[in-house]
Amino acid sequence: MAPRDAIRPALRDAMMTDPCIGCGGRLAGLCQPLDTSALDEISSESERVTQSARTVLFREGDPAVRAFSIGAGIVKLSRLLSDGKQQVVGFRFAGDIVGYGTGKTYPYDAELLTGASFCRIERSRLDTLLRRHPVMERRLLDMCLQELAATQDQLVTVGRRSAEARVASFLLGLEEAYRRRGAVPDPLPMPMTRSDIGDFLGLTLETVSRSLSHFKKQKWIEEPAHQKLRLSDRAMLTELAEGMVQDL
Amino acid sequence: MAPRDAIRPALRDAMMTDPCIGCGGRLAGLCQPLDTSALDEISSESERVTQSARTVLFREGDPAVRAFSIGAGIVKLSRLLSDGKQQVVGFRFAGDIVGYGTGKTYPYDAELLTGASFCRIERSRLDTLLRRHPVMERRLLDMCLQELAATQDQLVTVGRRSAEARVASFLLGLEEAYRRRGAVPDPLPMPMTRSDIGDFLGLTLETVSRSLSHFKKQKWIEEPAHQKLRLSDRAMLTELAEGMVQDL
DNA sequence: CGGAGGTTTGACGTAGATCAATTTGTGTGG
DNA sequence: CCACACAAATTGATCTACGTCAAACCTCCG
Repeated sequence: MAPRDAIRPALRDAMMTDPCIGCGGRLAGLCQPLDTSALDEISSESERVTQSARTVLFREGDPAVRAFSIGAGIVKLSRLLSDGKQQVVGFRFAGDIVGYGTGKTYPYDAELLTGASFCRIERSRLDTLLRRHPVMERRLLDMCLQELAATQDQLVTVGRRSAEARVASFLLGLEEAYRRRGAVPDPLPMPMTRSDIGDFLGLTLETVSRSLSHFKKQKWIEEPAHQKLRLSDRAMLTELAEGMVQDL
Repeated sequence: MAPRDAIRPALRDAMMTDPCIGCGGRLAGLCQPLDTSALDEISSESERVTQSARTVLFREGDPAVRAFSIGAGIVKLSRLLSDGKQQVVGFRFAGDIVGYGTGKTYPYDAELLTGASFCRIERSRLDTLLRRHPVMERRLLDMCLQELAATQDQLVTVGRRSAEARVASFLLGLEEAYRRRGAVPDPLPMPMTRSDIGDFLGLTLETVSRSLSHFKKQKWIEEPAHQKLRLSDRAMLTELAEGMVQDL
């Protein structure tokens, strides 16, 4: 399955970094409930970074010294099994926090699927901030609880649904992810490969491809361009995802 | 799959409830880091309850008005799909919190697998307590992060491993759960049915049964009594779980 | 324009689901 | 206390959804 990409030439890309100021810069999702003095404090503690697609933020097992708050872009979180198979544990979008946990090391790889900008902050500094601003900690707790619920959903999908139901569920979930952070772009950008999707859903890339082909043939979806997607028959996809119908 | 048990006669069992006083009574896991004055406050806010096996704490969709802190016993968390299949989202043990989340309603059923005692507290009161005691909130965040990591693990197991690997992984995980809260009882109590296990692992009860039979035949485990389990060859089970070996 | 990584499609094999029959264990009522 | 009824577990015989292997085909980028 999707072999660990051997240090791709992506590093050629510029990596910009500067102090984390202004709007989107300030640990986006986390800081919503904060007042301006606190925001200033945070700006000085974190730095804003922009990196290009395919960059690896960190690898499973690396010492978890910093956390990332996504300003824009999509991040893939995945774990590698000893037999080379990969499980994608989730995708993260603007507003999400990546790399903050209890363990001493990161429990998964984090890789950019698109160019992305985000805030980077030392774990220890973030912990201090959290101690100083309980509202912020509260917000983090809520985000964590939501993430937990989403992961449990995913468990249901992977554990009990048919291949096509999983794919339909993924498509709807992708749209939902965009919806939750504002407007849904019309052709939905879908930067993940079939292999990424398969590894997320517990399927092979071939099965994902077959399902998508089938959906296209039935006009339930369109792919107006590469990595662009339009859900033409949401109702049908929903029924499929729920397992109310096997095919037709 | 495991049909929703139609209001079983389990309600005959006595349900004892009295103010939540003393040691284990006080929202066990959550309150570890608290001082005694805070503990007193909490005792008055929550009540201690003991109930028998098979009792349902709440159902998916019920308004999430209270949370539960397990003092002793095992709780099964599961979601029911529209087609009648069930996915067990996790098992919870002494020290865990059940039923606290962001949603207005519970996202899963919670059912006792054993007789259990726990503390019950109104969600709104718990929220107040958390606001008043940041250490407590911090503790809850940590518990939530751990739970998230565990659920992601489970996703890997269900998504990418063979049937026997999943079962082996479950057995080791069960033991680990006991280990984390103190001593591991020698014959491990395993109150869940094959169906529960299957629904947890994304397998049928038959497949679980076959795997366990195979393990017994190979002397990797023993069942000295019904619902009692001994892991005789942990090393082998570990290799199996990791997928380093398919059979032998 | 060439080459690599991604995608599609087909033919075939298999792990695990499904269906079914039997055994074992357990709470209930006479 | 025993026997009955019912739930859980085991085991076997099939069936099938999806994985595996393989061969084109696209599409982007250098």
